[in-house]
Amino acid sequence: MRATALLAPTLREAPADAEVVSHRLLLRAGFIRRVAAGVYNHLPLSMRVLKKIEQIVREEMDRQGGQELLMPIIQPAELWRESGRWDVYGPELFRLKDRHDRNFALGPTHEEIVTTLVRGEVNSYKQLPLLLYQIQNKYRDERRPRFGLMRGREFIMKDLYSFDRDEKGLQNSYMKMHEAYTRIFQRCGLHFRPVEADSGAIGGSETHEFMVLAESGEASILFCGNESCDYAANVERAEQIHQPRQEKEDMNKLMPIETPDCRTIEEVAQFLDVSPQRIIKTLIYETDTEVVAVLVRGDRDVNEIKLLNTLGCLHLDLADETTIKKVTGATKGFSGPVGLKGIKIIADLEVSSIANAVTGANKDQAHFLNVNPSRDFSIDILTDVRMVEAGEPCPRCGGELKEARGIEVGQIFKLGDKYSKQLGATYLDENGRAKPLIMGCYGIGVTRTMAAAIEQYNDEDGIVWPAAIAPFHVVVVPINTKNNEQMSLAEKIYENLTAANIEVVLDDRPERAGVKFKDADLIGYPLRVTIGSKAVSEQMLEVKVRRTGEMSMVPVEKLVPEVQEMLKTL
RNA sequence: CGGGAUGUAGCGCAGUUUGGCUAGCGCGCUUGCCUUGGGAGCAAGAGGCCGGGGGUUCGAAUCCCUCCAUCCCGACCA
Repeated sequence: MRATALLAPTLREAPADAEVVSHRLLLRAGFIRRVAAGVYNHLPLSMRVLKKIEQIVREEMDRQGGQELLMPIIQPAELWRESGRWDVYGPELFRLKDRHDRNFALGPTHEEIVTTLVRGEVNSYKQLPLLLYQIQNKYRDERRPRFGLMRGREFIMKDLYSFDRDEKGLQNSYMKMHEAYTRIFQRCGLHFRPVEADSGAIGGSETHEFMVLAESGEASILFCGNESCDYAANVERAEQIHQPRQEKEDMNKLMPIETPDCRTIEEVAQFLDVSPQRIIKTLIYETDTEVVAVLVRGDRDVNEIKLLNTLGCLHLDLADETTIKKVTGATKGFSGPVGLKGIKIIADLEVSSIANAVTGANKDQAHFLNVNPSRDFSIDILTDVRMVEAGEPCPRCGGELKEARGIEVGQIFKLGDKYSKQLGATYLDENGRAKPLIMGCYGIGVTRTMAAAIEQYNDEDGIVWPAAIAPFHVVVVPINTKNNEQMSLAEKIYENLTAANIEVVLDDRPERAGVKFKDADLIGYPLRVTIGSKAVSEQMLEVKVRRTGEMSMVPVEKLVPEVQEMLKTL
């Protein structure tokens, strides 16, 4: 490819509305252009990277026995009604009507379509297991698209669905995908980590997310610092180990106390001179169906995902002032479990072992001292509902948990029979009995993986692509395009590299060297071959490694093997 | 969806407070000369419904109303 023919419009300055580094660099380096919020044009450089990622994904899916197909983006509402998700999915589902006023959705995922397909075509256990996948545009009307490709409304995703006869088969398919994902992200040259995750609204038992580690990641993950332990989990999911208190403390007499204007844990702790660990924080939550009180230790935060799962509801919100007043009788900041009537009390495990605690008194400007669980109030549900923090013990081995940030680029789910039952997708076993197919689903965000790679690999000059997913391997830069000797040498090298199946850009633009160097760094070609006057006179080429800045001099005739060698390490 | 902000040339911005004459600057773009190892220099150009609509006014990029778009924080997120 010649740079004069390549549509790669680089920008010296990034558009002001680009915030995260991958977004800025994708715009500046001429990979993408915005069309609408969360919707982008992918220019040739971007397209090449996406194709490379897709190809790696494809090869690894095929290796595990996956079969590629293509399912529609436009899906009839009937299918979504049948699965029940037309109503449940909410405003995130892009909806449209055709000229006959029939409802359709733009697919955010394809469980309905694929399950229906298999329902019609698969009847026997002899046809199982079946692994079907596609690489397709997906649509989610995000409330707040942001961060460029990281959270778009239109994006490319690989989704595979597994169909097995039983849990054992599903486990097998799940392990296959776990392995495939590990290989995929390794081959992409990314630092990543599979973590235990919450299965969310999609349901199902077991699920892992594959996180590319990057400071800018939206997800917070905890992992065991112990070398031999591979526990890692999304904070949403990370379990606590509850260690009940060793020493017994005598229970003192319950005592009300005036606490003027002490509404936050901090204010109460300071005013009463007690540590936040001795305070029981009481939060009033509202679900679709009820109002509940949630108790955690003063220095802890409620994990709303765990709470959601505990309550088995779909939505959850902190109650507003009016509701708080109604259920507790006091304003916000003075809620407590003592004497609280009519609503369910859910307490975190730790709460049960706080003795002589401080809580709100359900009366304005007042708290209680010496509150003791079970003596002074009863707990309806005692379970793990709090956020686990770095520094706490690992639930597997007791080692110390460490924290990192990650970008979720893939997730694998065990779905079980959730969709097959709902949609009536069954097979006949050896005894001629109809059984629901046992399903799993497995996604990889292709566009997001590209953005994540940039988040992980960039410097002040631009993108630093891992060679496996770089849009091109090498850029050949003649310093002076008017110098015929330099140009013909550059042409020759361009041809030699191309003939060896190396992807090359010849920067034949009549620009000054500085401009071409800046663009080369910005676009992130793993290798740069510079051709100046010395290259011509001495037949020695300067090869620069983008990642390290390292330069080496290579004789013209050895360039191809040398480049091939270097690419293997990048 | 709640809070905040911004919309002026392809990109980055000034001008808006205090209405005024031909709407500016840098980068980029076009042509020519010159230059050629880290975003050179000189010269000449092209490029604007000042986000849309409505209003106030002799006069609106500037004031008022309204709609739209975009970004940030939060909530949300198979």
